[in-house]
Amino acid sequence: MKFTFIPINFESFELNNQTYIQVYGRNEKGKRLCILKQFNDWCYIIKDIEKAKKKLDTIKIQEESKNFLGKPVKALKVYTSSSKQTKEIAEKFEVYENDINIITKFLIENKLTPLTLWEIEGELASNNECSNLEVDFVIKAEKITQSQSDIQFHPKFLAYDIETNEFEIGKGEILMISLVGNNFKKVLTWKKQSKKSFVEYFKDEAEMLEAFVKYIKEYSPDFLVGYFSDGFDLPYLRARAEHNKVKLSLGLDNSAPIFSRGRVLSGKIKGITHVDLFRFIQVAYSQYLQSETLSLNEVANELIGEKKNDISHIDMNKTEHTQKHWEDFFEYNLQDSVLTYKLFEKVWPDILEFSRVLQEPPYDVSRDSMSQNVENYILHNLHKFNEIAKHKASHEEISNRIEREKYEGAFVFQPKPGLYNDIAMFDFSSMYASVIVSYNLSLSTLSKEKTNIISEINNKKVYFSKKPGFFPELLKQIIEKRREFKKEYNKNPNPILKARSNAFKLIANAAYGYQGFFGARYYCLEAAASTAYFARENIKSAIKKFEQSNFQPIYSDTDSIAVSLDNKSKKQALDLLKQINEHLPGIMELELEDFYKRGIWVTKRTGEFGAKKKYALITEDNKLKIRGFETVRRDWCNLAREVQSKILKLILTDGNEKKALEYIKETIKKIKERKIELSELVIRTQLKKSIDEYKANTPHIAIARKMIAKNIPINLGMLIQYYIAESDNKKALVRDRAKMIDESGKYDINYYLNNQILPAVENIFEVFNVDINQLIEGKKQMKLGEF
DNA sequence: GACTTGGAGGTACC
DNA sequence: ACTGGTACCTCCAAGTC
Repeated sequence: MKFTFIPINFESFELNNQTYIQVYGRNEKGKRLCILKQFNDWCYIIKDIEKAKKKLDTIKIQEESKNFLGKPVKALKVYTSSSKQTKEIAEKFEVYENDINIITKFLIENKLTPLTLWEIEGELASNNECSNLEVDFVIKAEKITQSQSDIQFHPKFLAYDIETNEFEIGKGEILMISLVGNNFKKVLTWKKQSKKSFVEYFKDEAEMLEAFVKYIKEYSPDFLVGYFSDGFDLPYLRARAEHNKVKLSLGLDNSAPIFSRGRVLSGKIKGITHVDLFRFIQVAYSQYLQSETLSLNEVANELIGEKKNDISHIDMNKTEHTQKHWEDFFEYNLQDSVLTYKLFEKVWPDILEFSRVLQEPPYDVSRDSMSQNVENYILHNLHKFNEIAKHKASHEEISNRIEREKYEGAFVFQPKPGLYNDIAMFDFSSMYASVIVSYNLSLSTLSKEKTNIISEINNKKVYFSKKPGFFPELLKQIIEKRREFKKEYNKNPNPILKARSNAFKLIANAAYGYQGFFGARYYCLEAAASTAYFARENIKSAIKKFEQSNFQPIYSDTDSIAVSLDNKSKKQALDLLKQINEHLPGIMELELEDFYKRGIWVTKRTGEFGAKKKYALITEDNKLKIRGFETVRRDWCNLAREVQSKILKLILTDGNEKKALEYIKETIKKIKERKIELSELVIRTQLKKSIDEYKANTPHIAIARKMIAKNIPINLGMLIQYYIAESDNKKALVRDRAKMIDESGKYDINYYLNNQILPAVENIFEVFNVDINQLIEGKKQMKLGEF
């Protein structure tokens, strides 16, 4: 019989020394299928293959002509019936590709891509063979092939969120659980009855947990989606289920979630893809988000324009709540799932396309790091080059790589402080990726012989062969595909094409970091260092060309160049750009980023030189682009950030400092008169490691300690909030004056003037030879008075 | 005791 | 441990005069 379906979820298991792959998915009619396929694992041997041939006892061995790191090798492909058998062979021989995930291998071997249509030949399993699986059909597959046709796929997904009375897993109880799907909204609780139709009341926590399982089974989602659910919701549910002796049988075989330990926990449910949206957003989105934290509230606000409900009026520590409080709490809990649901809808095209482009299951794609994504892309495409995959690095190799010296990175131009008019900004498109491709930089092309691709690392020459290596070739294809899909998207804008082009772009951008990453299979320090080297050479030579044509360079960082147009036309600049491009090597390309009406560069706070990585620009239609300034730094108080951004805007709009000066005078007055709201003065600093690992005793550590003393939960990665208050002790350090935001106190006028406002604006006014210090009757004068 | 210096720490740029 | 290097800036503590 023949079947077609969309594969979503993958499992492997071993039975009687045979590996089986289980693929869960849906057919066009929405029926849920489980495909069962026997799978023979494999590994390669390339050393002493004749000897190995004699000693090996396995199901199938074949001799193959392969490549390893670009060089031809005779290899034995050794098929085994199970991963266990592969492991036994790996103990006796030096083998390759035994360290690739079994599901990845299954997909590679059969040239299959998740979340695309598959064609299956096989038989329906009888009832007693699959009575424990909650799917419509189980199919024992003989043959699986990738279908040539494409169908629209809309998965069923369900968002969930829990509320507890203790943050620490296992300590408290789950008060309520919300579930949101398509036309489906529920809050389950055992705490309080409610008149709200979506709230369902149970007599205790155990019954609520049972109902949670029941509702998920009834809804039958392909994806169960949470936000921070790998680290919180799912483990908490497991802990409470255990405590209440309830079986959390969420899996389609009624198994409980399984947690795998990596850097962080990952929660896996058999047959259903559990997605922790936080993790995907962290990897694929955070770089492009404005949000200062990746909290559900901020991310949802930025991506879908909706916020969490505000329940700050409820005192969580109070044991008795009014009915109104509970009702608000239910709404709040529901809203979190609503946001998660909508966020998944928004992000789904990206997960889908990541999965298709990387050819990895959505469960993995939603959790893998960018370096893992690059590596998966390589592994799935190595067959195009007939390559055997290199080993993962051993612990020893990794520690050696970590200890190695750093190499020289990007070139940053030393700007001359000042206000500039009429600026053209150029940048190299995907610079590092295009350097890798154009100069053929990779592990397999690193050459011991002298060639004419020569870079320099610490005064030592390094050579790369001219014969295209698989890594640069793959990257070239990635860049080409990116361009192709971007073009297609511009012709026919839709979220899928956008996501596809974006997926290729992200992989291309991570390729350079991958070769310099100590955990990479294809780690190559020389390639990474040479990429930076050739990038420096090219940007410096481009800067020189602008200079020679009388375009004064203002600034440059890594892959961008800002020049002053002076009296020259935009056309002249674009003509020069064209000329520069004609002489660039390979696929390298310099593009116009934009023209700007004005821009400002300032000095460093110490020294008279221009500060790098700090500038502000304004476009012809008055849009600001602010880089590096305190305005964009979350560890400065809002007041300083807002004042600075306002001042930059006034100066860049008008071209002079007059209005800005008025504005700063007003602000200083307000601070002195204590007219500033405390919320504007709060400083937020992240706790980057556990509290006792800190050597330095900084304000945010002092506050974190204070919080611990007051039993306020602290966790890694959280933002510690505080303000600086006045103190009687004139010599008190900043950390001694730091107070939690709900601690009573008067804000320290001098601190906010001298340590927040002044540093944020001083250098900007310095460009106009205005000394802002004179406006502030600062510490110095006060101290003179004391003597 | 005032001032300088360097490390720790955090966050941004690309 | 889960891409890379470059850069700015604050706060604190130790050292210098």
